[in-house]
Amino acid sequence: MARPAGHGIGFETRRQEIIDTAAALFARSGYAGIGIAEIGKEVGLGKGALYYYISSKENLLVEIQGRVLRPLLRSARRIDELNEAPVLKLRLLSETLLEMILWRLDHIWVYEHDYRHLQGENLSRFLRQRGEFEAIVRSLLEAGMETGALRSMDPQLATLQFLNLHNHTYQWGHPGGEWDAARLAQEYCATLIFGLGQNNANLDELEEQVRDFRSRYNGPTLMAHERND
Amino acid sequence: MARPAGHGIGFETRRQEIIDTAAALFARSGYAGIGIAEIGKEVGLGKGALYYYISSKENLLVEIQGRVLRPLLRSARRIDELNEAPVLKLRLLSETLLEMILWRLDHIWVYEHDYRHLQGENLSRFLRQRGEFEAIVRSLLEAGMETGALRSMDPQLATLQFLNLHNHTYQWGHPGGEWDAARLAQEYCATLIFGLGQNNANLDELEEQVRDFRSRYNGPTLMAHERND
Amino acid sequence: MARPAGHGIGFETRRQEIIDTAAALFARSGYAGIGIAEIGKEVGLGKGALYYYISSKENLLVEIQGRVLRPLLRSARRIDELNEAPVLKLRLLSETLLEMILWRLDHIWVYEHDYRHLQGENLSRFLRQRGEFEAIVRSLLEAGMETGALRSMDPQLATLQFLNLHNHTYQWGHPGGEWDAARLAQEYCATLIFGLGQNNANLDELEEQVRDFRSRYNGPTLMAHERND
Amino acid sequence: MARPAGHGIGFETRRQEIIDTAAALFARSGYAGIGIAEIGKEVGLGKGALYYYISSKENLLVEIQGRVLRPLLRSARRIDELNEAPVLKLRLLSETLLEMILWRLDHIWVYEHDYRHLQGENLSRFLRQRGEFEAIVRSLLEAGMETGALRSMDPQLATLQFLNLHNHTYQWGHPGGEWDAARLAQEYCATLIFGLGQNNANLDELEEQVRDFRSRYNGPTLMAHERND
DNA sequence: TATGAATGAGTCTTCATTCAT
DNA sequence: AATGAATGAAGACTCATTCAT
Repeated sequence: MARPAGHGIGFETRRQEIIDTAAALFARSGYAGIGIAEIGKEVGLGKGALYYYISSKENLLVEIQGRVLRPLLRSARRIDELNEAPVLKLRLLSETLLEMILWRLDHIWVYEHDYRHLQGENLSRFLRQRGEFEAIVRSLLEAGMETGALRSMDPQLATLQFLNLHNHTYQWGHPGGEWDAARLAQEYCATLIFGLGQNNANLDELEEQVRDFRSRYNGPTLMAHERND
Repeated sequence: MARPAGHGIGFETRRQEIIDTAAALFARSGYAGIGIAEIGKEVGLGKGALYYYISSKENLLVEIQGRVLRPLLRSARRIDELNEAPVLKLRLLSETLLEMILWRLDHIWVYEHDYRHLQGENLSRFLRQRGEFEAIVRSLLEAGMETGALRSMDPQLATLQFLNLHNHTYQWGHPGGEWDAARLAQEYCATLIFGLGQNNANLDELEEQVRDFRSRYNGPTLMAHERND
Repeated sequence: MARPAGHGIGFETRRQEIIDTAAALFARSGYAGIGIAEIGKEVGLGKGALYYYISSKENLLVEIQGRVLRPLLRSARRIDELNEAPVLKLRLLSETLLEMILWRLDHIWVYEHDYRHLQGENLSRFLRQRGEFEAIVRSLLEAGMETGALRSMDPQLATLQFLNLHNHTYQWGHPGGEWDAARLAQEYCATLIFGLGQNNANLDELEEQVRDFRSRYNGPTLMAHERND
Repeated sequence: MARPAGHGIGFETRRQEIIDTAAALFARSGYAGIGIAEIGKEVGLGKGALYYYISSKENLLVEIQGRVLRPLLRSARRIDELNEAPVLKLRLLSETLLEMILWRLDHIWVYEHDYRHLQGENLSRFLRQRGEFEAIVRSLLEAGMETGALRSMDPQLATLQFLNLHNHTYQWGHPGGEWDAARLAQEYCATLIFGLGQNNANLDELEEQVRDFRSRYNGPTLMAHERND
C-alpha cells in the first residue's frame, strides 16, 4: 500500500533537473565559481532540501561527467564494432560526438573544464573512460592507415588532431545554432581527410615556401615569445 | 605599466614573478581553487605584502591574459602585414600560436579556462582582443579562398576549424614534449590544407557511403542522445 | 505515562525501544554527536516516523535520565526506610547503585555526561531528584556517625567521597566484566569503612610524614600548577 | 629589525587566552555543544580571526587535554622517582592531582567528558598518556602492598578506587570553595587508607550482616533493575 | 617593503523539526 | 502508523581584502 522505503515518484525526475541546472551554472561560472546555495535558488530549493537529492557537490560533478561519458562510450563502442570501413566509422563517430557536444553543451563545458576537481576514484574513473574513448578513435585511425584510406602518420598525432578539432567545438557551438551536428561532422571530416586545400594542392611545396621565406625575412620577430611581455 | 611613483628597482621584476607563479598555480588548480595565501607562500611573501604588488586577485587574471594576448596579437598583426601568400602566412601564424601555447602553457590554461571570472571592462577587453586575433585568421583564410589556394567554403567555419585544431592543444601538449611547435605547425597545416587522406581520396564518395550505410542500418541507435541516461 | 488516546498496543514498547537505542547511541557519541536520523536508522524508522513516538530530542534525554533516576530513587527510599543499622543500609545502597550503573551503563553515561543539555524545568527536575538521592546517602552517613559506627567527620565530605567512589565507576565498568555489582559493592564498602591500610595503620602518622617530607624536600616542584604550560 | 617571520609578541598570550576560554565554554556545555562562533564572541574575535590562532576546533581540544596531562604527568613522574615510602608518595600524588583538578577545573571537565571527540593520533596519544598516569598510581599501590603498608588486594581494583575517588571531584569541586586541595588530599587519603570506620570496626562482620539481612528480608525488591521502568 | 592581525561574507554540509499524504 | 519532502538555522572552516606598524 505505502510505497516501499526509499524515494517517491518524482524523486528521480527532480534529481535530474537539479543535475542539469547545476551543469548549466557550472558551465557559466565554473565548478568552483558556483555555490550550492545558488544551485538551490535556481531550482527553487533551500540548501537543506538540495542535500536531500544530492550527496555532495562533487557528486554533482560526477553525475554530470557520467551523463556525457556513459552514452558517448556506448555509442563509440557500437560504432567500433560495426563491420564497415574505418573511415566511415570515423565519420559516424564524428557525428555522434558532435551531437553530444551540441545536445548537452552545458555538460560538455563542465566535462572539459572541471574534471580536475574530481578526486580519488572519481578522477581515475573519469580518466579511464576518457582514455577508452580516445583509444577507439585511435584504433579507427590506425585501421584507416592500414587499409590505405589514410596516409601513414604518427597515429597519436592523428588522434589528437581529430580530438582537437571536435572537442574544442564546445567553445563556440550552441544547439539550434547556425550549424547542426550533421553539417559539422560533414565539414570536419572533409577537412580532416581531404583538407581545406584545392585538389591540386601540394603538401611539400608549402614547407619549401616556409624555408624560403625564413631565409629572406629580416624584419622584427614574428615569434611571440621572443619579446618581453 | 609605467612604474608607479615610489616603486623601487626590483618592483616590476618581482611583480612579473608573482604573475607567473600565479599562472602556474591557477593552471594547476583553477582560478577559484587557489587562494591568495598560497600564491604568497609560493613566492615567499605574506598575504599583506602580496597586495603591495598586485591590486587584486582579478587583476592577476587580467595580467595573465595580457601576457598571452599582447604578444600574440602583435605577432599576428605583423604576419598579417607581410607581403606573402595567404597560405604561407597561415602557416607562419600557426607556428607562432603553437609556440605561445607551449611556451606559456600555464598562462594558456588560465586563458582558456578562467576568462569567465573576468568582469565588466576586463571581460570585454579580453573578448575584443580575442576577436581581433580570430578576425586575422579569418581574413587570411578568406584571402586564401580568393587566390584559389583554398577551396571555397564558409569562412567562419574554416576559421573555427583552424582555431579548434590549434587552441585545444593546451589540453595535452607540454613544453619539451614529444612534439615542438615547429613540428606541430607543419602537421596541423598539412592536415588542414591537404587532409589526412591519400591523394586519390574523393570527398563526395564518403558522404555517399554515409547515406548508404544509414539506409541499410537497423541496429540500436548510434546516436548518444537517443538514449535515456 | 498513561497511553495517549489513540495509541495502539505496541506503542509503549516501541517507545521504550527507541529510548534505549538512543541511550546506547548517546553513550557512544554524546548527545550532541548523534542525530535524530541515526536513531531512526537504528530502530528502522524514518525521521518522520520517529516523531510519532518522541516529542523532541531533548525529551529523549529526559526519558533516559528518568530511567536511571526513577528506579534508583525508589530503591534508595526503600532502603532508607528499612529498620537496619546505617552502615548495613549504606552497603545495600552501594550494591543497588552499582547494579544500576552496570545494568544500564548506556543510560548512566548519558546521565553523567549530557544532563547539561537539559533546559529549564527538565534541568531543575533532574537536579532535584539527584539531590534527593544524595540527601539519602548523606543522612545514612550521618546516622552512622551518630551510632558511632563511623568516625566523626564533615558529613558532606563523606557523602561526596561515597558518591565519587561509586559514580565514577561508569568510566571503566562494563556489564559482564571482571567485577559484578556484588563484588564491587563489597570492595567499595570495605575501602570506605576500613580503608586500604593494614589494621595497625595510624592515621596521624601519615600527615606527620608529609610535613616532615615537605620540610626536607628542595627538588623541583611536585605541584603541577607551579609550572608554566 | 623587523620581527622574524612567524608570529608577533602577543600571539602566544592571546592563543592561551583562547584555549582557556574554550575550556570554560566546553566545560559548561560540552565540546559538541559549543560552536566556534561562540568562542569567538567570548574572546572578542570574529570567526575568521579565531582561525588565525587555532588550526581547528579539535586542535583546541587537544591543547586543553595537553594542559591537563602534560604538567600532571611530569609531576607524577617526579613523585614516582622520589626515594620515599609508597604511601607517602601516594599522598603527595593525591594532593598534586587535586591541585590540578581544582586549579584547572574547566580543563578537567573537558578532559573527563570530551576526550571521545578526539580522533586518530590525537586520541591514541591521549589514551597513552592517561594510561601512563594510571600505571604510576598502580605501581605505587603495589609497592605499598609489598612493603606491608597496605593490605593485599587486587591492584587494579585498588587503582580504580583511587582514581574514582579523586577524578570524580571535578563534578562538585570548585576553586576557592570550602575545601582546598591540601584538605581534600588529607581526607581522601585518610579514607582510602584508614576508612571512614572507627578503629574497632571489623571488616568481615559487615558482610556477615548483609548475608543475614538477605535471608531475613522479604519486602519489595531493593534492586533498581528488577522493576520495569 | 613587508608583517601580523583582523574582518566579514562566503564555503560546503548537517540537523532538528514539521507536514501533507 | 509511517513516508517523502522541505525548511532554516547552525555547523566548521576559508578567503579576499585591509590596515596599523
